Amino acid sequence: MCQEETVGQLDQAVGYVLKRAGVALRAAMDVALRPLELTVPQYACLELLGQRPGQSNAELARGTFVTRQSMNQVLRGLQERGLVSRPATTAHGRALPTQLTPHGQRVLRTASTAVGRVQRRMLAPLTFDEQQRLLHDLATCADALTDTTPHLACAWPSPPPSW
Amino acid sequence: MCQEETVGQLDQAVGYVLKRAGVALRAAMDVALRPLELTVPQYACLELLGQRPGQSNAELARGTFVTRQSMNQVLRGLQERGLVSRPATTAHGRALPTQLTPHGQRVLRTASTAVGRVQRRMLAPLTFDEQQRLLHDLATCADALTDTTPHLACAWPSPPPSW
DNA sequence: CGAATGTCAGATAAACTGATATGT
DNA sequence: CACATATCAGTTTATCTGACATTC
Repeated sequence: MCQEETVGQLDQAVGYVLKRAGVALRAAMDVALRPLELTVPQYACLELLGQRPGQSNAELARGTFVTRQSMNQVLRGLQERGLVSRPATTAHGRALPTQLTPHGQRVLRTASTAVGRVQRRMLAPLTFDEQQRLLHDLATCADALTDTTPHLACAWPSPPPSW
Repeated sequence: MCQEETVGQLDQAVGYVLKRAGVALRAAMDVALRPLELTVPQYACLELLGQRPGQSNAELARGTFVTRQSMNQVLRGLQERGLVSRPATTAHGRALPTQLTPHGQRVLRTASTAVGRVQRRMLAPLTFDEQQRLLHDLATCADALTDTTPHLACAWPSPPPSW
């Protein structure tokens, strides 16, 4: 009723439900990735590289909604473990294109399977159509907020092309 | 096709979309709450207390999906600023029922309005029915994961009664 | 120059685990 | 005793901001 004034009942609040779902997914992913000694941000980076090889640190940062500095740390960790490689220098520009190493590709495949299981478990109660609708509507909401929050609108200048 | 093996395209991954929506909402809430000098966890605690006054630290922790220790810090901050109050002792048991102070109630009203604006902005592209469906399906997914992740199933023994 | 990038350094926020004490 | 609670202390993780050099 007085939706104009407050957020209403908690279980009707987007924030509450989003937080709940996020925490549950994050925890389940932690469990699934622990055997591989991968953190969720590390996995996200590998996944991104698997789908779009050769991305620079800055591009990866935008793709996972964190700062360059944060992604830099993630990359350093992955590089030390030999999961990704980057040229020390480049002929043109400053961007250093990152690649999965063969070992990185193997780890990614395992991780991706494990995470896939988690995601399917999460979506299991919904029909395929309901799943599609959920993902679509969620993306729409994210867009709506991003477009109407000034400081966010310019935070990710060029949203990753094909997404 | 090989959905049995990987998570598929990123923009079709629950995790990706959830992260994206979560980051966008969190950032927008930060902006909305900054004038009130409230963090998101602090706001969440106030909101919970507004709807279910007298909850103990442990209950609030369960209600916001964090540990007692984390909630304890939040409560200490809110208490120092005079937004909530708790008896120093109790006649029976250890649980200290927390209450919003009059000032806390005023701050919560303002915060709730600001956050409500953010949430409505986020949901604006969807019809009312679509919003309801989104919230419902999201909750269903969270339940599915929580039920099937052993360590999570027991993390929140008694899910907050009415939710 | 301005803009994007990479990276170093330090700071912070928000969560965690572990341990201890109290109360039923 | 088992169990839930409160709370102290230390730690970790994932962020962030600031600064500076490099390259177009």
